[in-house]
Amino acid sequence: MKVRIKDIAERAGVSTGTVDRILHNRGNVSETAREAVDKILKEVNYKPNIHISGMSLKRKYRIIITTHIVFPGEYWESIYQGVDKALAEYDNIKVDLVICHYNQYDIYSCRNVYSQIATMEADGVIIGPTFKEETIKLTTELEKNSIPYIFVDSMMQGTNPLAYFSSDHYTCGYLMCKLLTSITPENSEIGILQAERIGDGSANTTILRKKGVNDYLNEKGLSNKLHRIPFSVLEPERTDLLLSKFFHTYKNIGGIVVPNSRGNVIADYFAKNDIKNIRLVCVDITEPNARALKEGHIDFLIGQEPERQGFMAIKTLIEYLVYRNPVKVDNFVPLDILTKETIDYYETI
Amino acid sequence: MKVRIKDIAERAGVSTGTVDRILHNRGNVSETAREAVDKILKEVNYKPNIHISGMSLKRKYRIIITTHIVFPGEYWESIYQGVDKALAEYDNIKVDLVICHYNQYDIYSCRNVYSQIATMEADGVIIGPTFKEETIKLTTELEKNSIPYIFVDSMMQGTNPLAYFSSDHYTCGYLMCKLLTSITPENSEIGILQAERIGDGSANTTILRKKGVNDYLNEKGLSNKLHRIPFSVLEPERTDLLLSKFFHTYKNIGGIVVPNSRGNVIADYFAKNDIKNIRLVCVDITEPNARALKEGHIDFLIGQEPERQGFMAIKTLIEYLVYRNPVKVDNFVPLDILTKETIDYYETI
DNA sequence: CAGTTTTCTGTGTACACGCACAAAGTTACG
DNA sequence: CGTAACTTTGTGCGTGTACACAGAAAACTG
Repeated sequence: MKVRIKDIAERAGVSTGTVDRILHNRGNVSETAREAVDKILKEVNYKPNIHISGMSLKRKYRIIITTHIVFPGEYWESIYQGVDKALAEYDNIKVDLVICHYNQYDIYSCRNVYSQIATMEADGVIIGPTFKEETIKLTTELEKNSIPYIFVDSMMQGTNPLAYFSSDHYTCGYLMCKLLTSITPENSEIGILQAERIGDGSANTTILRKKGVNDYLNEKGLSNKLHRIPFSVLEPERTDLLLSKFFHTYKNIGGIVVPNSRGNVIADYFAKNDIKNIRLVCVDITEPNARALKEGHIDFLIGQEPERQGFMAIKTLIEYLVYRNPVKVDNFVPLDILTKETIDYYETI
Repeated sequence: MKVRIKDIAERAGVSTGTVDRILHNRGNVSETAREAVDKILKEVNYKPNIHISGMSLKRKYRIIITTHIVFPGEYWESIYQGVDKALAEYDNIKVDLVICHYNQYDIYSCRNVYSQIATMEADGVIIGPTFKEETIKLTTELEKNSIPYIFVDSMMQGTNPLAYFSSDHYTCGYLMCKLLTSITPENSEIGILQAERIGDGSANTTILRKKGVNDYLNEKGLSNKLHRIPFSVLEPERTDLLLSKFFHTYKNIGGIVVPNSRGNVIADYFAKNDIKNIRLVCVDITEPNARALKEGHIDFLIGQEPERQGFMAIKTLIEYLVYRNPVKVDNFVPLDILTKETIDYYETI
């Protein structure tokens, strides 16, 4: 049987108004009444009917989400799709979503946006972090105003978020290396695509994945040689040149692992030059990556369910703000292993 | 802006009562009124607030779910978990869930249960099919009474379900074979665990997976020899004997594919006899399979999201019955590829 | 200091929210 | 007058919230 506020009020010998005031602690309640109601509340484990409560809720919640700029088909777009999905699910609750993009290649843009956020009145903030120091500065500011914040994509050490939703990037790299070595001949040389570093100690995720790759080789006592493939994000026209140079230098490459979302760069090169004997393992289901997987240029593609990350971030924040539900801080999202055969059936949430 | 019944009534120049009667087609509506309202409805794409409508809904829905008997930790248990999850999500709608188990090894038990179901009054039926003829007989009976039914786990040809939720078993087999051959030395012999057939042309899923395995080998022009490993579900004490016999007969087995959920049988044998040089690819995240994967005896485990199947079955049925939402008939659930590294982060829905 | 007014705390109540449904009242038309 | 085709009105669902109102304590009176 569903227990209502009315039932609790009856059993405690008070009115529904009093119970409501206790539930939402807005004061004006005597000690005796509070005790009586608390006792019943513990007994019955009351859960409000969230759909109806939303209906009569007048309060508006402002949630800020800040990530770097997002282009269509990119990994980050899915995070926003998850956000939208969650908001649609809670369409009874009035939330005012403020989106603040910064340029991930421009630390000043990030500082700018973050300092603006710090001055805004918000009920909660969702952060897709890039720059370490800037993020820590923002979060300390938020903590000062006791505004809860949640990380997506990756957790930033030295902060105290309400929760974070990210994949285990270290294990991701470890796994990619395992997959690659299991489908390449023993001792074949391995290429690893790494963009030139931009800004400060950013690209946290890539570093962790790289470490996973190395650790796998060491742990298993494998002696495959690892060669870094240089690549410039800002000057894509140089890509072809850099790649040809690489493949001319190293003739015995058996497989390539790409610890960032730009695996399609390699796949495109393979397609153009009709290279078929090099295995390729990549991460992130961007539109070009998915296409390359289907066309057979990528062998394994690792997905990290960005949609679920966005979805859970909003969901957690709302559950916390509106219903004061307890929250689990550490949340690792699944690492999905996709192949040509399975990607068509793949859709998150 | 949320559009309400009241808004529609205003714009159509009728009362809310009329709109209501049209929405729930309970007659007593003139052609002119119907047209006017239908026009507005199309314009605004009206969606009732399902939570609130559920609240004031007085009707009760009876949903029958019939599968074979389920043991804890088994694949099928998850289907029921998904069912529960969906019912919890629609807790405003009064549904009376009737669970009818039959014994999958006893065709008479199935006939018995099915004929009972055919006589019950129900608003919808969810079927986890085993026996072909019996299932077709049941579904024709249901169609006679125009009771919608949904398949989970696998679709049965020759029926007209409202929808089905299943994985693509053929592709599953195809994929398993691809994975296995990609991690075993070229031309190594392959074992395939197949239980002795019980009942009639059952185990539809296994047959399809087997076909996928064969087709992969043929398509890729691979010449790996395939050996059937016999195995009796009903007499597990014979397993050890059968397996020793098999591995003594065939000394060059490089990998094994298990197209049914009993992969743990092989894994246990490997563990007991300290066999490490044979790769193993299995399907279904049962408790013992998951354990074997973590312990390293299974290399790849394919999951078919049973929880989502149960969840979607209930969700679809409710959306169809209560809100008359259009329904997609063919629904393939993702094929999840799991390894030791990823299973800990894996959870469906 | 008794008597009156003001303030302050609790407390209960009424209503709104959007929908389904039912009963009773109102047209228009044959 | 009867009936089809409405409209009007009201109720219930569970919750949040404004508001009125109680009773008591505090602050003023003469």
